[in-house]
Amino acid sequence: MRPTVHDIAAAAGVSLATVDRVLNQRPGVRHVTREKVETAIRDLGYVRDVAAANLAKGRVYPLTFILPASDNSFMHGLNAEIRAAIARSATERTDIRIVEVPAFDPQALVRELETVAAEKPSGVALVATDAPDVRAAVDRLVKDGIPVVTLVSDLTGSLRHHYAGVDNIAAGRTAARLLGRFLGGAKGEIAILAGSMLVRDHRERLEGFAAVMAQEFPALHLLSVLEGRDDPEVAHMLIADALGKNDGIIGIYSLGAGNRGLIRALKEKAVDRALTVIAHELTAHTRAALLDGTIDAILNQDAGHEVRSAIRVLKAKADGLAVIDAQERIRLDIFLKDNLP
Amino acid sequence: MRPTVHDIAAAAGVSLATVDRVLNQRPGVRHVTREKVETAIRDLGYVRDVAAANLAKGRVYPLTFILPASDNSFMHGLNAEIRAAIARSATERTDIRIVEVPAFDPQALVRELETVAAEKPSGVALVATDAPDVRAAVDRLVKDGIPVVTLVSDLTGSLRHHYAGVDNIAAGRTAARLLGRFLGGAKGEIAILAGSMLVRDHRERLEGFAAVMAQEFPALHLLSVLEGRDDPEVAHMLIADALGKNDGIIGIYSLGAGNRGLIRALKEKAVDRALTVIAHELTAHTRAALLDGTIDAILNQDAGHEVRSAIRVLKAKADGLAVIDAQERIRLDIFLKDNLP
DNA sequence: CCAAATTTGATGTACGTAAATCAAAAAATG
DNA sequence: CATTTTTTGATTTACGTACATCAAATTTGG
Repeated sequence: MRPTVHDIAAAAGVSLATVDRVLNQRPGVRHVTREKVETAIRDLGYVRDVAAANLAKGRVYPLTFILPASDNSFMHGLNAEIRAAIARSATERTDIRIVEVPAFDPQALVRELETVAAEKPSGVALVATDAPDVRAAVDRLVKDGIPVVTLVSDLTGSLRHHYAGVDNIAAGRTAARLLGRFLGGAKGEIAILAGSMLVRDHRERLEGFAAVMAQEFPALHLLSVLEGRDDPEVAHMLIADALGKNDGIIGIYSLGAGNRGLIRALKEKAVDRALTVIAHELTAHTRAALLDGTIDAILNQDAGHEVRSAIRVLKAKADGLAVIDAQERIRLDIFLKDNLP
Repeated sequence: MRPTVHDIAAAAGVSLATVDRVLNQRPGVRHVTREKVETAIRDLGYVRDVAAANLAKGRVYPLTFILPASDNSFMHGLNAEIRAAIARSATERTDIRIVEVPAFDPQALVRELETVAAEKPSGVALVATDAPDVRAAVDRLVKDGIPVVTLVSDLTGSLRHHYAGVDNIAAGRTAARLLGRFLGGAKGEIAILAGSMLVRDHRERLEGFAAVMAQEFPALHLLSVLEGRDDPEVAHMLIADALGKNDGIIGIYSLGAGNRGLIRALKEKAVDRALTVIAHELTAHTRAALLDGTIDAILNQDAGHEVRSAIRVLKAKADGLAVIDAQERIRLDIFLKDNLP
């Protein structure tokens, strides 16, 4: 049987009240006594029964998710997953709030972080915009004792406790190898469609992609990046234009959102061309395009996993508990037409 | 605030004791009264606080995992993940036992199932051998009210509550497309190494593989399946032999375990040949082979995820609770050398 | 050494549920 | 209608922890 507070009290030769004071870091315990108790805790391998503790405390975990107000399928999906988690609040003892801030606007994000911090939630998850001010604001939250996880896009160099998202450099590298291998030894040009080089995840994907391409597939030449602003119309225009004036293009890597436009352009301009196409994010549009052969592979991050992982990690950090690392690693999903969920 | 048993009692106009009798299906409640209580439960949307209930009951979940005694890395990994779960028993209220049975031996598995059933555990997870007797034995457990999940290899047509493993037909199809695309339009022969055609997961992988190959890559000809019994020595012998006497082989699909032997054969016999190789299961050996280029892609199922999922599902079923389907879907991981964890 | 401050102990209540006991009420039976 | 049987209510204890209160013991300061 696992030890309880009573066992600790007995082992340390103190009363239950004193054990309680130590466990919940309440004042009024002499240093030596505190040490006796802590020794007993270690010796017996005591771990607090979180379920019982939460019951006694009537604890709920107020969590805040800060998302960019972007109108694309991926963000909608992320939002939906958070709402699904909200629906489970009762059984998971969470009280989740979603706040939206203008996209790509570090100052707005910083202001929101300050507001959220004032409410002292049990944890904060945010889709980080990569800027020094944001990093500083996150660090302030962490120093105030508020667990923080970044979601989808990381904030390296900050003190955030955890990143719930894929390794975007690895994603770019993987895209490059798939494209290179699918093209056999062919020689030609590769078009790259991104959302914006201002967001870290897109920059990292490109970085990984370019690295593997340069090193392993020298016969393939990368054209300069087309920035589609994650907007289907812009993407359509850019891709249609590129295909129109360059018939050396044999492959396309779409590393951002707005794939609806890309797909439309392909159907209009490339029916008779053998193009190999790799895109990111599984949506209704990309799924259909994968099935009909317009797209050859889709790289995806599972928003549901990211949200559930973020919640698990925030709760664990709030309780000072360990997490199962392997469980919280967000994988890069690779979908061909055969393994769609 | 979510409703408690007290609220139910008040709403139904009965006492706490009666609510308790209904909730825990104890006898001594008239039909009409039971209905009143059940109506109140539905109306208020009551859900039992599992944490509090488990605390009161001092509940632990005795779970039994039945595994084949196979000496290969995948099974060792699976075993390790179960032991990791055992280490978390205290906090997860589980009491997990592992029993091993001879591999590919339906009768031994049936006998073990009977023995396990007699112990009335809260749940049973098994790597199923696909045989009518096994199916019948599993169905008996289910009818006795014991939750059962199949692990890694399914038992379709049985009453098992859940399958914690990948879709093996999809895995085979994916392998075929990857291999076909990687080989460009080349013409040649494909060797297939399986463990045994007696296990469903291997049969299904082969089925999916052969289907896509036939339909989409007619230039590639499949050789007849080599059964390596998931044994590295046997696998080595078979592959070395095949490569020795057939130099039309340009690709290999290894859909079972025992890849250590395959890799050794490749390094001995195929240094000068351009073979494209796809294998299953990420282990220390296959990982190294992927990195050094001996293997081109690895399809993997995450044993840790499977074990954790099986445990979550068994606990939920034991409590009659719902599971988050998306969370329990085991994905097929595709690893290239760039996205290794 | 005494008073004040600090530390510790003892005890009780609470969280939401399970389970048991005994009494009371209601229903079924003859 | 009386008796038996079934159903229901009321109450208590327990699970492991949190938290509050008050008293008692110990330490500290002057």
